[in-house]
Amino acid sequence: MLRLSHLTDYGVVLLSQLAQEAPALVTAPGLAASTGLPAPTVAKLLKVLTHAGLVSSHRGAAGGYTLARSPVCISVGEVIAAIDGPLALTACVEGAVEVCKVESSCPIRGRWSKVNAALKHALSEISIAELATPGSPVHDMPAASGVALSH
Amino acid sequence: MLRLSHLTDYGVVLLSQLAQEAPALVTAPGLAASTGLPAPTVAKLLKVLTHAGLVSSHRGAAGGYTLARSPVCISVGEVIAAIDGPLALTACVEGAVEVCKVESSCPIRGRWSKVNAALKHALSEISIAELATPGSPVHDMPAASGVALSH
DNA sequence: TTTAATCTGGACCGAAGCGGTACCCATTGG
DNA sequence: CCAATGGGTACCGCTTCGGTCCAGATTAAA
Repeated sequence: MLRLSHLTDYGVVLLSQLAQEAPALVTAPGLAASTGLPAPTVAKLLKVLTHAGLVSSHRGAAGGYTLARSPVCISVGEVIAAIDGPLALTACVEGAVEVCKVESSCPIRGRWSKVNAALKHALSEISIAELATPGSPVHDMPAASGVALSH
Repeated sequence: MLRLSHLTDYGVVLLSQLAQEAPALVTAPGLAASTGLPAPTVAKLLKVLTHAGLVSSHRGAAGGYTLARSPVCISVGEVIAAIDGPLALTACVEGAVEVCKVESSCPIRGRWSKVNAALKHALSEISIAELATPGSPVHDMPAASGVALSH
């Protein structure tokens, strides 16, 4: 349903939590406790986020995790790309190495990239800080009429 | 990977094809032939699109399908919503009837809706007509630096 | 009136991706 | 030297999705 995976959702939650506890060093079990997420999953996610350069890890006995940069400089798009993989709506847009069987007759060919670019732009303009700051408007935008539909 | 389902992709292709053949009445097998997509799938999709009010159906011997409105008035977001379901990135945003176990400790609570709204807006501004018009720039936007990453 | 073409609705099945878990190794401070 | 912590990998079950098929309803044409 054009929904991101649970993992990505959790990833953003973790980063937000790290942002709130910054600049403290937090352990994986600690984060699991403060967010309420299952510990093994948290550990797995932190590895991925470390690999993507979004959090810094400190190994050893008194180790833990910290944000790699200011939360203002981490966009939601980056997190999605780090966990869910590169943001590509259709197979046509990404590496494009794979052949599209119906490419010759496809009436829109490479034009998905326009949609893709719009999405990337929208996601790159929202930072983790905006999602994490407490005290900001919490209410959902009222039904945000525009695209929402039945089903 | 934040990728939409094949069905949705096909749906946009079908609408684009219908737009190009407008205002002719096209049969389901006809569309399957002109797009190169499997016939049963095309039939299934057309039912859904009809239900969503995006295409008009004419039953009977000389029946077929047509676009319900001008392709300029059909946004990509609508198509996605019709096929993939309502556009909601996380479970927190939609009906919200279901309970989020970690809601109390979740550091971002209802704030996903901001991202959601941004996406909806971006998708509602691109029409089928823009994807279907032949002769427009076909080349992918050059790597659209911004969010794209490894993986 | 008969016939054939077409849409309508629902059920079904196989495959693939994802979420979750467990295990063992590397590193480092006490 | 030891214990605590991160790092990496492999595995398994489940849900969801893509694709197919069939029987019924509708309508233009012969």
